[in-house]
Amino acid sequence: MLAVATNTPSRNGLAFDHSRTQSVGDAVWNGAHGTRVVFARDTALFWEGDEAEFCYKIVSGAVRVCRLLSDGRRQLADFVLPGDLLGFDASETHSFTAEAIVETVALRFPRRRLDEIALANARVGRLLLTGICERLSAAQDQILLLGRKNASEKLASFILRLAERTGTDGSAGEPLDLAMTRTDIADYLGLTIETVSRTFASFRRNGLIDLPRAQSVVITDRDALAELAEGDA
Amino acid sequence: MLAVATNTPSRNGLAFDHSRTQSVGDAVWNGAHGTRVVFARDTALFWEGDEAEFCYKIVSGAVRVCRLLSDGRRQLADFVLPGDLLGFDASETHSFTAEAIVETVALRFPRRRLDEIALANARVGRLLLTGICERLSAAQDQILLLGRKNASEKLASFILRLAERTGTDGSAGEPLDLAMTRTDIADYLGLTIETVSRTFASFRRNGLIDLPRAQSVVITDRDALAELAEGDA
DNA sequence: CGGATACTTGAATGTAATCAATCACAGTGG
DNA sequence: CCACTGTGATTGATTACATTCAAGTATCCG
Repeated sequence: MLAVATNTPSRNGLAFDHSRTQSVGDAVWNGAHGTRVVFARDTALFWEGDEAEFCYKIVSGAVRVCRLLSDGRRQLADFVLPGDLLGFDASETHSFTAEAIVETVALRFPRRRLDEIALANARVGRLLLTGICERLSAAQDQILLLGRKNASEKLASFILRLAERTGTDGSAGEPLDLAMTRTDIADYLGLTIETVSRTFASFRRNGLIDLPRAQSVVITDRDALAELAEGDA
Repeated sequence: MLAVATNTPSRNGLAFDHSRTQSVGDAVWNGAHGTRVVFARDTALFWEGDEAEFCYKIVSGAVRVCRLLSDGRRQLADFVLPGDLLGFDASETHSFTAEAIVETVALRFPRRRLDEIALANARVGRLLLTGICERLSAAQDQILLLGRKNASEKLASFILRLAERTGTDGSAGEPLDLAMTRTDIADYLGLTIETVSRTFASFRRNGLIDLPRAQSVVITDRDALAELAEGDA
Protein backbone atom coordinates (compact mmCIF):
# COMPACT_ATOMS: atom_id res chain seq x y z
CA MET A 1 0.00 0.00 0.00
CA LEU A 2 1.38 3.38 -0.95
CA ALA A 3 1.89 6.04 1.65
CA VAL A 4 2.01 9.24 -0.32
CA ALA A 5 3.59 12.21 1.39
CA THR A 6 1.76 15.48 1.52
CA ASN A 7 2.92 18.23 -0.76
CA THR A 8 2.34 20.91 1.88
CA PRO A 9 5.37 20.58 4.16
CA SER A 10 4.27 23.31 6.52
CA ARG A 11 1.05 21.43 7.35
CA ASN A 12 2.02 17.81 7.28
CA GLY A 13 1.47 16.98 10.92
CA LEU A 14 -1.30 14.53 10.22
CA ALA A 15 0.09 13.03 7.06
CA PHE A 16 1.13 9.75 8.65
CA ASP A 17 2.13 6.59 7.04
CA HIS A 18 -0.79 4.23 7.25
CA SER A 19 1.41 1.51 8.78
CA ARG A 20 1.38 3.44 12.03
CA THR A 21 -2.23 2.54 12.67
CA GLN A 22 -2.31 -0.71 10.76
CA SER A 23 -4.74 -3.32 12.06
CA VAL A 24 -4.54 -7.08 11.71
CA GLY A 25 -7.25 -7.26 9.10
CA ASP A 26 -5.80 -4.72 6.71
CA ALA A 27 -5.04 -7.37 4.15
CA VAL A 28 -8.76 -7.59 3.52
CA TRP A 29 -8.78 -4.00 2.30
CA ASN A 30 -6.14 -4.60 -0.33
CA GLY A 31 -6.52 -6.26 -3.67
CA ALA A 32 -9.16 -5.34 -6.15
CA HIS A 33 -11.82 -4.15 -3.69
CA GLY A 34 -10.86 -0.51 -3.25
CA THR A 35 -9.75 2.22 -5.64
CA ARG A 36 -6.87 4.42 -4.52
CA VAL A 37 -7.90 8.07 -4.78
CA VAL A 38 -6.04 11.29 -3.93
CA PHE A 39 -7.63 14.53 -2.73
CA ALA A 40 -5.83 17.88 -2.74
CA ARG A 41 -5.91 20.06 0.33
CA ASP A 42 -9.29 21.76 0.97
CA THR A 43 -11.19 19.62 -1.52
CA ALA A 44 -14.27 17.64 -0.60
CA LEU A 45 -14.41 13.85 -0.61
CA PHE A 46 -18.19 14.28 -0.57
CA TRP A 47 -20.79 16.86 0.41
CA GLU A 48 -23.61 16.76 2.88
CA GLY A 49 -26.69 15.67 0.96
CA ASP A 50 -24.73 13.81 -1.74
CA GLU A 51 -25.94 10.36 -2.55
CA ALA A 52 -23.84 8.06 -0.37
CA GLU A 53 -22.37 6.16 -3.29
CA PHE A 54 -18.89 5.57 -1.86
CA CYS A 55 -17.25 5.05 1.47
CA TYR A 56 -13.58 5.37 2.30
CA LYS A 57 -10.69 4.09 4.34
CA ILE A 58 -8.06 6.77 4.84
CA VAL A 59 -4.51 5.80 3.92
CA SER A 60 -2.60 9.03 4.54
CA GLY A 61 -3.44 12.66 5.21
CA ALA A 62 -6.36 13.93 7.30
CA VAL A 63 -10.03 14.70 6.72
CA ARG A 64 -12.46 16.96 8.55
CA VAL A 65 -16.08 15.84 8.89
CA CYS A 66 -18.23 18.94 9.13
CA ARG A 67 -21.77 20.21 9.10
CA LEU A 68 -23.25 23.67 8.74
CA LEU A 69 -26.28 25.42 10.18
CA SER A 70 -28.19 27.54 7.68
CA ASP A 71 -26.74 30.80 9.01
CA GLY A 72 -23.18 29.58 8.45
CA ARG A 73 -22.27 28.28 11.91
CA ARG A 74 -20.00 25.30 11.37
CA GLN A 75 -19.26 22.30 13.56
CA LEU A 76 -16.60 19.65 12.90
CA ALA A 77 -17.82 16.24 14.05
CA ASP A 78 -14.51 14.44 13.66
CA PHE A 79 -11.01 14.49 12.31
CA VAL A 80 -10.54 11.28 10.34
CA LEU A 81 -6.97 9.97 10.29
CA PRO A 82 -5.14 7.15 8.49
CA GLY A 83 -6.68 3.78 9.24
CA ASP A 84 -10.09 5.27 10.04
CA LEU A 85 -13.29 4.59 8.13
CA LEU A 86 -15.43 7.34 6.62
CA GLY A 87 -18.77 7.73 4.92
CA PHE A 88 -20.71 4.80 6.35
CA ASP A 89 -24.05 6.53 6.56
CA ALA A 90 -27.11 4.53 7.49
CA SER A 91 -29.17 6.65 5.10
CA GLU A 92 -28.89 6.97 1.33
CA THR A 93 -27.32 10.41 1.53
CA HIS A 94 -24.29 11.67 3.44
CA SER A 95 -25.29 13.64 6.53
CA PHE A 96 -21.95 15.47 6.75
CA THR A 97 -19.41 16.99 4.39
CA ALA A 98 -15.91 15.47 4.35
CA GLU A 99 -12.96 17.64 3.27
CA ALA A 100 -9.24 16.91 3.06
CA ILE A 101 -7.26 19.28 5.30
CA VAL A 102 -3.98 18.16 3.76
CA GLU A 103 -3.37 16.12 0.63
CA THR A 104 -5.09 12.84 1.43
CA VAL A 105 -4.93 9.36 -0.03
CA ALA A 106 -7.88 7.05 0.54
CA LEU A 107 -9.21 3.72 -0.58
CA ARG A 108 -12.64 4.24 -2.09
CA PHE A 109 -15.30 1.52 -2.07
CA PRO A 110 -18.68 1.57 -3.79
CA ARG A 111 -21.12 1.01 -0.95
CA ARG A 112 -23.11 -1.47 -2.99
CA ARG A 113 -20.03 -3.51 -3.76
CA LEU A 114 -18.77 -3.38 -0.19
CA ASP A 115 -22.14 -4.54 0.97
CA GLU A 116 -21.91 -7.55 -1.31
CA ILE A 117 -18.42 -8.30 -0.10
CA ALA A 118 -19.47 -8.03 3.52
CA LEU A 119 -22.36 -10.39 2.92
CA ALA A 120 -20.05 -12.88 1.20
CA ASN A 121 -17.26 -12.54 3.77
CA ALA A 122 -18.39 -12.02 7.34
CA ARG A 123 -14.84 -11.17 8.44
CA VAL A 124 -15.03 -8.02 6.31
CA GLY A 125 -18.33 -7.18 7.96
CA ARG A 126 -16.74 -7.49 11.36
CA LEU A 127 -13.91 -5.17 10.35
CA LEU A 128 -16.45 -2.59 9.28
CA LEU A 129 -18.37 -2.99 12.52
CA THR A 130 -15.23 -2.57 14.62
CA GLY A 131 -14.23 0.52 12.66
CA ILE A 132 -17.63 2.14 13.04
CA CYS A 133 -17.72 1.32 16.76
CA GLU A 134 -14.46 3.23 17.12
CA ARG A 135 -15.97 6.27 15.37
CA LEU A 136 -19.01 6.03 17.66
CA SER A 137 -16.81 5.89 20.72
CA ALA A 138 -14.88 8.94 19.52
CA ALA A 139 -18.19 10.73 18.90
CA GLN A 140 -19.32 10.03 22.47
CA ASP A 141 -16.04 11.38 23.84
CA GLN A 142 -16.67 14.51 21.80
CA ILE A 143 -20.22 14.80 23.16
CA LEU A 144 -18.87 14.80 26.72
CA LEU A 145 -16.30 17.39 25.73
CA LEU A 146 -18.77 19.70 24.00
CA GLY A 147 -21.49 19.40 26.60
CA ARG A 148 -19.61 19.63 29.85
CA LYS A 149 -16.02 20.89 29.47
CA ASN A 150 -14.88 24.52 29.59
CA ALA A 151 -12.51 26.09 27.08
CA SER A 152 -9.30 25.05 28.87
CA GLU A 153 -10.50 21.50 29.38
CA LYS A 154 -11.55 21.28 25.75
CA LEU A 155 -8.20 22.44 24.41
CA ALA A 156 -6.20 20.26 26.83
CA SER A 157 -8.26 17.23 25.76
CA PHE A 158 -7.72 18.12 22.12
CA ILE A 159 -3.95 18.45 22.42
CA LEU A 160 -3.54 15.15 24.28
CA ARG A 161 -5.90 13.22 22.04
CA LEU A 162 -4.23 14.51 18.91
CA ALA A 163 -0.80 13.53 20.26
CA GLU A 164 -2.12 10.08 21.08
CA ARG A 165 -3.82 9.51 17.74
CA THR A 166 -0.81 10.70 15.77
CA GLY A 167 1.72 8.75 17.84
CA THR A 168 3.66 11.95 18.55
CA ASP A 169 4.88 12.43 22.11
CA GLY A 170 4.86 16.22 21.86
CA SER A 171 8.22 16.74 23.55
CA ALA A 172 10.67 19.40 22.38
CA GLY A 173 12.38 16.81 20.18
CA GLU A 174 9.12 15.71 18.58
CA PRO A 175 6.70 18.64 18.69
CA LEU A 176 3.06 18.13 17.82
CA ASP A 177 2.39 19.64 14.44
CA LEU A 178 -1.14 20.95 13.96
CA ALA A 179 -2.37 20.27 10.45
CA MET A 180 -5.54 22.28 11.06
CA THR A 181 -6.09 26.02 11.41
CA ARG A 182 -7.39 27.78 14.53
CA THR A 183 -10.73 27.98 12.73
CA ASP A 184 -10.86 24.20 12.37
CA ILE A 185 -9.88 23.72 16.01
CA ALA A 186 -12.53 26.21 17.13
CA ASP A 187 -15.22 24.57 15.02
CA TYR A 188 -14.18 21.17 16.39
CA LEU A 189 -14.26 22.27 20.04
CA GLY A 190 -17.39 24.43 19.82
CA LEU A 191 -15.45 27.66 20.51
CA THR A 192 -14.41 30.79 18.60
CA ILE A 193 -10.95 31.28 17.13
CA GLU A 194 -10.34 34.07 19.65
CA THR A 195 -11.03 31.79 22.59
CA VAL A 196 -8.80 29.06 21.13
CA SER A 197 -6.01 31.59 20.65
CA ARG A 198 -6.41 33.00 24.16
CA THR A 199 -6.42 29.51 25.70
CA PHE A 200 -3.24 28.54 23.82
CA ALA A 201 -1.67 31.76 25.14
CA SER A 202 -2.82 30.97 28.67
CA PHE A 203 -1.33 27.46 28.49
CA ARG A 204 1.97 28.95 27.37
CA ARG A 205 1.97 31.59 30.13
CA ASN A 206 1.32 28.86 32.70
CA GLY A 207 4.05 26.58 31.41
CA LEU A 208 1.84 23.78 30.12
CA ILE A 209 3.00 24.05 26.53
CA ASP A 210 5.41 25.95 24.32
CA LEU A 211 4.38 27.38 20.96
CA PRO A 212 7.46 27.84 18.77
CA ARG A 213 5.09 28.44 15.85
CA ALA A 214 1.32 28.70 15.67
CA GLN A 215 1.15 25.25 14.11
CA SER A 216 3.66 23.60 16.46
CA VAL A 217 2.92 22.59 20.05
CA VAL A 218 5.51 21.36 22.57
CA ILE A 219 3.98 19.73 25.65
CA THR A 220 5.94 20.87 28.71
CA ASP A 221 3.59 19.72 31.51
CA ARG A 222 1.71 16.64 30.41
CA ASP A 223 0.33 15.87 33.88
CA ALA A 224 -1.25 19.30 34.22
CA LEU A 225 -2.80 18.98 30.75
CA ALA A 226 -4.15 15.52 31.63
CA GLU A 227 -5.70 16.78 34.87
CA LEU A 228 -7.34 19.64 33.01
CA ALA A 229 -8.63 17.29 30.31
CA GLU A 230 -10.27 14.98 32.85
CA GLY A 231 -11.77 17.82 34.85
CA ASP A 232 -9.61 17.10 37.91
CA ALA A 233 -7.99 20.49 38.01
CA MET B 1 -42.16 -10.57 21.14
CA LEU B 2 -43.58 -9.20 24.35
CA ALA B 3 -44.20 -5.51 24.73
CA VAL B 4 -44.27 -5.03 28.46
CA ALA B 5 -45.90 -1.84 29.65
CA THR B 6 -44.11 0.36 32.12
CA ASN B 7 -45.33 0.33 35.69
CA THR B 8 -44.84 4.07 36.05
CA PRO B 9 -47.81 5.55 34.21
CA SER B 10 -46.82 9.13 34.85
CA ARG B 11 -43.54 8.65 32.99
CA ASN B 12 -44.41 6.26 30.23
CA GLY B 13 -43.85 8.55 27.29
CA LEU B 14 -41.01 6.51 25.93
CA ALA B 15 -42.34 3.08 26.76
CA PHE B 16 -43.34 2.24 23.22
CA ASP B 17 -44.25 -1.00 21.77
CA HIS B 18 -41.33 -2.29 19.84
CA SER B 19 -43.42 -2.85 16.74
CA ARG B 20 -43.52 0.89 16.22
CA THR B 21 -39.90 0.92 15.11
CA GLN B 22 -39.72 -2.61 13.80
CA SER B 23 -37.24 -3.24 10.99
CA VAL B 24 -37.37 -5.90 8.31
CA GLY B 25 -34.63 -8.00 9.87
CA ASP B 26 -36.14 -8.28 13.30
CA ALA B 27 -36.85 -11.95 12.87
CA VAL B 28 -33.10 -12.52 13.12
CA TRP B 29 -33.16 -11.19 16.67
CA ASN B 30 -35.74 -13.65 17.84
CA GLY B 31 -35.27 -17.28 18.68
CA ALA B 32 -32.62 -18.61 20.97
CA HIS B 33 -30.04 -15.88 20.36
CA GLY B 34 -31.07 -13.29 22.92
CA THR B 35 -32.22 -13.43 26.51
CA ARG B 36 -35.16 -11.23 27.48
CA VAL B 37 -34.22 -9.12 30.50
CA VAL B 38 -36.16 -6.47 32.42
CA PHE B 39 -34.65 -3.46 34.19
CA ALA B 40 -36.52 -1.41 36.77
CA ARG B 41 -36.54 2.37 36.53
CA ASP B 42 -33.20 3.97 37.50
CA THR B 43 -31.24 0.74 37.44
CA ALA B 44 -28.11 0.28 35.35
CA LEU B 45 -27.87 -2.11 32.42
CA PHE B 46 -24.10 -1.73 32.79
CA TRP B 47 -21.57 0.71 34.20
CA GLU B 48 -18.77 2.63 32.58
CA GLY B 49 -15.66 0.50 32.99
CA ASP B 50 -17.54 -2.81 33.23
CA GLU B 51 -16.25 -5.58 31.08
CA ALA B 52 -18.31 -5.38 27.88
CA GLU B 53 -19.73 -8.88 28.22
CA PHE B 54 -23.19 -8.20 26.84
CA CYS B 55 -24.85 -5.98 24.30
CA TYR B 56 -28.55 -5.22 24.00
CA LYS B 57 -31.42 -4.50 21.69
CA ILE B 58 -34.10 -2.46 23.41
CA VAL B 59 -37.64 -3.85 23.18
CA SER B 60 -39.61 -1.38 25.28
CA GLY B 61 -38.87 1.45 27.67
CA ALA B 62 -35.99 3.91 27.39
CA VAL B 63 -32.34 4.03 28.40
CA ARG B 64 -29.96 6.92 29.05
CA VAL B 65 -26.32 6.56 28.01
CA CYS B 66 -24.25 8.74 30.30
CA ARG B 67 -20.74 9.57 31.34
CA LEU B 68 -19.33 11.51 34.28
CA LEU B 69 -16.36 13.79 34.78
CA SER B 70 -14.46 13.22 38.00
CA ASP B 71 -16.01 16.26 39.70
CA GLY B 72 -19.53 14.99 39.08
CA ARG B 73 -20.47 16.84 35.89
CA ARG B 74 -22.67 14.51 33.86
CA GLN B 75 -23.35 14.29 30.14
CA LEU B 76 -25.93 12.07 28.46
CA ALA B 77 -24.64 10.86 25.11
CA ASP B 78 -27.89 9.35 23.91
CA PHE B 79 -31.38 8.25 24.74
CA VAL B 80 -31.77 4.70 23.48
CA LEU B 81 -35.29 3.76 22.46
CA PRO B 82 -37.05 0.56 21.38
CA GLY B 83 -35.43 -0.97 18.31
CA ASP B 84 -32.07 0.68 19.00
CA LEU B 85 -28.85 -1.18 19.72
CA LEU B 86 -26.77 -0.57 22.83
CA GLY B 87 -23.42 -1.58 24.24
CA PHE B 88 -21.42 -2.23 21.09
CA ASP B 89 -18.11 -0.93 22.32
CA ALA B 90 -15.02 -1.42 20.24
CA SER B 91 -12.99 -1.89 23.43
CA GLU B 92 -13.26 -4.64 26.01
CA THR B 93 -14.91 -2.36 28.55
CA HIS B 94 -17.97 -0.13 28.29
CA SER B 95 -17.04 3.52 27.91
CA PHE B 96 -20.43 4.79 29.15
CA THR B 97 -22.98 3.84 31.79
CA ALA B 98 -26.45 2.79 30.58
CA GLU B 99 -29.45 3.25 32.91
CA ALA B 100 -33.14 2.55 32.42
CA ILE B 101 -35.17 5.76 32.81
CA VAL B 102 -38.44 3.80 32.88
CA GLU B 103 -38.97 0.07 33.26
CA THR B 104 -37.20 -1.34 30.24
CA VAL B 105 -37.27 -4.68 28.45
CA ALA B 106 -34.28 -5.63 26.34
CA LEU B 107 -32.85 -8.58 24.47
CA ARG B 108 -29.41 -9.36 25.86
CA PHE B 109 -26.70 -10.99 23.79
CA PRO B 110 -23.31 -12.23 24.94
CA ARG B 111 -20.88 -10.30 22.75
CA ARG B 112 -18.81 -13.40 22.13
CA ARG B 113 -21.83 -15.35 21.00
CA LEU B 114 -23.12 -12.51 18.83
CA ASP B 115 -19.72 -12.26 17.24
CA GLU B 116 -19.87 -15.94 16.33
CA ILE B 117 -23.36 -15.54 14.96
CA ALA B 118 -22.34 -12.54 12.90
CA LEU B 119 -19.40 -14.44 11.47
CA ALA B 120 -21.63 -17.36 10.61
CA ASN B 121 -24.45 -15.21 9.23
CA ALA B 122 -23.37 -12.10 7.39
CA ARG B 123 -26.96 -10.80 7.33
CA VAL B 124 -26.82 -10.46 11.11
CA GLY B 125 -23.54 -8.61 10.78
CA ARG B 126 -25.16 -6.19 8.38
CA LEU B 127 -28.04 -5.57 10.77
CA LEU B 128 -25.54 -4.72 13.48
CA LEU B 129 -23.66 -2.41 11.16
CA THR B 130 -26.83 -0.58 10.13
CA GLY B 131 -27.89 -0.18 13.74
CA ILE B 132 -24.54 1.20 14.81
CA CYS B 133 -24.44 3.58 11.83
CA GLU B 134 -27.75 4.99 13.05
CA ARG B 135 -26.30 5.57 16.54
CA LEU B 136 -23.27 7.27 14.93
CA SER B 137 -25.49 9.51 12.86
CA ALA B 138 -27.47 10.48 15.97
CA ALA B 139 -24.21 11.18 17.78
CA GLN B 140 -23.10 13.52 14.99
CA ASP B 141 -26.41 15.38 15.16
CA GLN B 142 -25.83 15.78 18.87
CA ILE B 143 -22.31 17.10 18.27
CA LEU B 144 -23.70 19.85 16.05
CA LEU B 145 -26.33 20.64 18.65
CA LEU B 146 -23.88 20.80 21.55
CA GLY B 147 -21.18 22.68 19.71
CA ARG B 148 -23.13 25.34 17.86
CA LYS B 149 -26.72 25.74 19.04
CA ASN B 150 -27.97 28.05 21.77
CA ALA B 151 -30.37 27.04 24.52
CA SER B 152 -33.56 27.70 22.53
CA GLU B 153 -32.27 25.92 19.46
CA LYS B 154 -31.17 22.96 21.57
CA LEU B 155 -34.52 22.56 23.26
CA ALA B 156 -36.48 23.03 20.03
CA SER B 157 -34.33 20.34 18.37
CA PHE B 158 -34.85 18.06 21.34
CA ILE B 159 -38.64 18.40 21.35
CA LEU B 160 -38.97 17.79 17.61
CA ARG B 161 -36.52 14.89 17.53
CA LEU B 162 -38.22 13.20 20.48
CA ALA B 163 -41.60 13.57 18.82
CA GLU B 164 -40.20 12.08 15.64
CA ARG B 165 -38.45 9.17 17.31
CA THR B 166 -41.47 8.30 19.42
CA GLY B 167 -43.96 8.62 16.58
CA THR B 168 -45.99 11.14 18.56
CA ASP B 169 -47.26 14.17 16.69
CA GLY B 170 -47.36 16.35 19.79
CA SER B 171 -50.72 17.92 19.06
CA ALA B 172 -53.26 18.61 21.82
CA GLY B 173 -54.86 15.24 21.15
CA GLU B 174 -51.57 13.37 21.39
CA PRO B 175 -49.23 15.35 23.62
CA LEU B 176 -45.58 14.45 23.85
CA ASP B 177 -44.93 12.79 27.18
CA LEU B 178 -41.43 13.34 28.55
CA ALA B 179 -40.15 10.22 30.26
CA MET B 180 -37.04 12.00 31.47
CA THR B 181 -36.59 14.63 34.17
CA ARG B 182 -35.37 18.20 33.61
CA THR B 183 -32.04 17.02 34.97
CA ASP B 184 -31.78 14.35 32.25
CA ILE B 185 -32.78 16.87 29.57
CA ALA B 186 -30.23 19.37 30.86
CA ASP B 187 -27.46 16.77 30.93
CA TYR B 188 -28.42 15.70 27.42
CA LEU B 189 -28.41 19.22 25.99
CA GLY B 190 -25.33 20.48 27.86
CA LEU B 191 -27.38 22.98 29.90
CA THR B 192 -28.49 23.43 33.52
CA ILE B 193 -31.95 22.51 34.77
CA GLU B 194 -32.70 26.18 35.35
CA THR B 195 -31.95 27.07 31.74
CA VAL B 196 -34.09 24.17 30.49
CA SER B 197 -36.94 25.31 32.70
CA ARG B 198 -36.63 28.94 31.62
CA THR B 199 -36.52 27.93 27.95
CA PHE B 200 -39.65 25.80 28.30
CA ALA B 201 -41.33 28.80 29.95
CA SER B 202 -40.19 31.08 27.14
CA PHE B 203 -41.57 28.70 24.49
CA ARG B 204 -44.89 28.69 26.31
CA ARG B 205 -44.99 32.49 26.63
CA ASN B 206 -44.28 32.81 22.91
CA GLY B 207 -46.93 30.30 21.90
CA LEU B 208 -44.63 27.60 20.56
CA ILE B 209 -45.77 24.95 23.01
CA ASP B 210 -48.23 24.36 25.80
CA LEU B 211 -47.21 22.66 29.04
CA PRO B 212 -50.30 21.19 30.72
CA ARG B 213 -47.92 19.34 33.06
CA ALA B 214 -44.14 19.49 33.42
CA GLN B 215 -43.87 16.09 31.71
CA SER B 216 -46.34 16.83 28.93
CA VAL B 217 -45.59 18.99 25.90
CA VAL B 218 -48.15 20.10 23.32
CA ILE B 219 -46.62 21.53 20.17
CA THR B 220 -48.64 24.58 19.10
CA ASP B 221 -46.29 26.11 16.49
CA ARG B 222 -44.32 23.36 14.83
CA ASP B 223 -42.94 25.60 12.08
CA ALA B 224 -41.48 28.06 14.57
CA LEU B 225 -39.90 25.21 16.50
CA ALA B 226 -38.45 23.75 13.31
CA GLU B 227 -36.98 27.11 12.28
CA LEU B 228 -35.40 27.50 15.69
CA ALA B 229 -34.01 23.96 15.59
CA GLU B 230 -32.33 24.54 12.23
CA GLY B 231 -30.93 27.91 13.19
CA ASP B 232 -33.10 29.77 10.67
CA ALA B 233 -34.81 31.93 13.24
C1' DC C 1 -51.31 15.81 55.85
C1' DG C 2 -46.31 16.00 55.80
C1' DG C 3 -42.01 15.30 53.63
C1' DA C 4 -39.31 14.71 49.64
C1' DT C 5 -38.37 15.59 45.12
C1' DA C 6 -38.89 18.04 40.96
C1' DC C 7 -39.75 22.18 38.88
C1' DT C 8 -39.98 27.25 38.41
C1' DT C 9 -38.56 31.93 38.97
C1' DG C 10 -35.47 35.84 40.34
C1' DA C 11 -30.95 38.29 40.96
C1' DA C 12 -26.03 38.21 40.46
C1' DT C 13 -22.07 36.56 38.45
C1' DG C 14 -18.82 34.72 35.10
C1' DT C 15 -17.23 32.60 30.91
C1' DA C 16 -16.93 32.83 26.31
C1' DA C 17 -18.73 35.54 22.32
C1' DT C 18 -18.58 39.62 19.78
C1' DC C 19 -16.59 43.70 18.01
C1' DA C 20 -12.35 45.85 16.83
C1' DA C 21 -7.28 46.54 16.17
C1' DT C 22 -3.00 44.89 15.48
C1' DC C 23 0.56 41.61 14.36
C1' DA C 24 2.93 37.90 11.69
C1' DC C 25 3.81 35.62 7.65
C1' DA C 26 3.73 34.12 2.82
C1' DG C 27 3.20 35.21 -1.66
C1' DT C 28 3.20 38.80 -5.44
C1' DG C 29 4.70 42.26 -8.17
C1' DG C 30 6.72 46.87 -8.94
C1' DC D 1 14.79 44.65 -2.45
C1' DC D 2 10.85 46.19 -0.45
C1' DA D 3 6.14 47.82 -0.49
C1' DC D 4 1.61 45.68 -1.09
C1' DT D 5 -1.92 42.20 -0.29
C1' DG D 6 -4.38 38.50 1.78
C1' DT D 7 -4.84 35.20 5.26
C1' DG D 8 -4.36 33.53 9.78
C1' DA D 9 -3.33 34.48 14.53
C1' DT D 10 -3.15 37.33 18.59
C1' DT D 11 -4.69 40.70 21.92
C1' DG D 12 -7.91 44.11 24.02
C1' DA D 13 -12.56 46.05 25.38
C1' DT D 14 -17.22 45.24 25.77
C1' DT D 15 -21.36 42.52 25.67
C1' DA D 16 -24.48 38.68 26.08
C1' DC D 17 -25.92 34.31 27.32
C1' DA D 18 -26.07 30.77 30.37
C1' DT D 19 -24.61 29.59 35.03
C1' DT D 20 -24.70 30.02 39.82
C1' DC D 21 -26.82 31.09 44.01
C1' DA D 22 -31.13 31.54 46.29
C1' DA D 23 -36.12 31.35 47.17
C1' DG D 24 -40.35 29.76 46.35
C1' DT D 25 -43.98 26.57 44.20
C1' DA D 26 -45.98 22.24 42.54
C1' DT D 27 -46.35 17.46 42.51
C1' DC D 28 -45.91 12.91 44.05
C1' DC D 29 -46.13 9.41 47.55
C1' DG D 30 -45.98 7.60 52.00
